[in-house]
Amino acid sequence: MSSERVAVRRLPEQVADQLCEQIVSGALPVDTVLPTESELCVRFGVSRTVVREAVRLLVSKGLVEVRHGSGMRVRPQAMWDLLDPQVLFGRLQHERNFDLLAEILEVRRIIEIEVAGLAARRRTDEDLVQLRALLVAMQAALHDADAYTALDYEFHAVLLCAARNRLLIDMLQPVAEVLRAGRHITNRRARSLSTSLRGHVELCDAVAAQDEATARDAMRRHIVQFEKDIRQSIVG
Amino acid sequence: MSSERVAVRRLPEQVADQLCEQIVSGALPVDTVLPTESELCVRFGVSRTVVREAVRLLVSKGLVEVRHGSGMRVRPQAMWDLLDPQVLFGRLQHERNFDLLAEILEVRRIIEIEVAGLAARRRTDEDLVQLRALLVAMQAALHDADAYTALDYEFHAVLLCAARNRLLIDMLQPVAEVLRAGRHITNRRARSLSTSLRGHVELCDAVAAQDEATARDAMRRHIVQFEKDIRQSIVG
DNA sequence: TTCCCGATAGTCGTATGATGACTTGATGAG
DNA sequence: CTCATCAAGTCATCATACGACTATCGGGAA
Repeated sequence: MSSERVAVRRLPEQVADQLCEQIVSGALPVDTVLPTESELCVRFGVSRTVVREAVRLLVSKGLVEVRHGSGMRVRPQAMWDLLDPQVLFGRLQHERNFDLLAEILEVRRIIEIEVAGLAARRRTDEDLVQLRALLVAMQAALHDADAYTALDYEFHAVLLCAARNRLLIDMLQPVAEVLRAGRHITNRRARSLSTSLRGHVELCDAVAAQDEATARDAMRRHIVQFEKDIRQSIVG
Repeated sequence: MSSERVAVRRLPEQVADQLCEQIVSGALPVDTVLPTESELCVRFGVSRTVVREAVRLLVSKGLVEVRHGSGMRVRPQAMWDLLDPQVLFGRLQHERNFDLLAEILEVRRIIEIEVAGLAARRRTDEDLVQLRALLVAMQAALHDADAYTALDYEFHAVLLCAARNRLLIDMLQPVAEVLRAGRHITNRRARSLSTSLRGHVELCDAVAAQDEATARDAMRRHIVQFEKDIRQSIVG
């Protein structure tokens, strides 16, 4: 038999991944009627149980619509759940969609600036300890873009927690996941690394001083810089 | 035969609803091992197919964790997907959780203020026509709290669209759904209706003038008033 | 012709039983 | 006491069957 790697990832998820990819990439255009369940069974070599669970996953992402008696069809893009990381990342990748990138950056700006303010107001001493430890680590990782990027990501995660609002965390998560890849790109350039670190220090100081306005301002500058970097990275 | 209304809502959803309710309400505490699939089958009088799909729904909400060979257990609350309306609404209802309400209001405040600014910047003439039409309808519905509430909701929806950011729409949606119920409560009091209408008019004027700062300010005042109302409604 | 209605085939929804894979806890040897 | 092995319990997947719903097509009536 084939020594196929069968599975931490369950079959329905694998099938859903492939279908999701095909839909988001446009291989299955909007309004396309999907093959019937039985046909998908033979195409993917799985049982109907698996196909059905896969389809449910697609439905939960808003990608397809299932109608009893009729069939399954690809829903218009406006219905897709942009908060699903796979959908978001896929759309960003396949369409040359700079508008979407702009939207992502905008959301990030809106929320994270407020997060900085809230964190400044609500941070505990423990939060501060964590942030400062991360700054030290970042300082030490100035020569290692990947390590720095990981720490950078964690810095923002800690800050998000310090804002003490679970909803904000959940909302920002998919966006953050996408931006992580972006940070990976911009941080590759050593110059922006030290600039970035300086921004984080300012931010941390403001949070330490519980100065909301300054914290928000620091975050705003930090984000503007990031957006400039990422736009440059993409264009150039 | 019984004229039981059997069915737009599929069986898996019905079962998931009940289990979700039990989990969120605390009837099935965190870390509880759920009954086995077979047992749930007899308990709900459905097949394993249905039970399995129901469980998948719960998994997608982050409520339960399924481990192959072991069993299914209720995950800690921190893992629950607060962006799922059912979970959000349920938690709000069952725990006497004023912190969560505060978080919801906070998120709404953060996002919708920005939305007002963006809408002022990006609104089209068509957006404006819709908003003004809604204002007229609201004026006419000042005596009908329910009708007014529906129009109120739509006003904010149109404004959200005018901000031209799909991600923002998706993010705010679950929160908005919850707040809709809240608006239903606060708007029952005639006094707050005319106050509310005045706020909407100011907001609409600022958007019409494409005055971002004023739009944000108007939205802020509107929201603060709403929060005051809802807190009063709950306490008193 | 046009419209309505019933038949029919196609598709999804649900039920059922069987088999494989994984986990856990007990058993027994060292 | 430790550790390997085994057995029972549970989820994962498969295969098949039947019920419910929809859309389409064709025939009959206005």
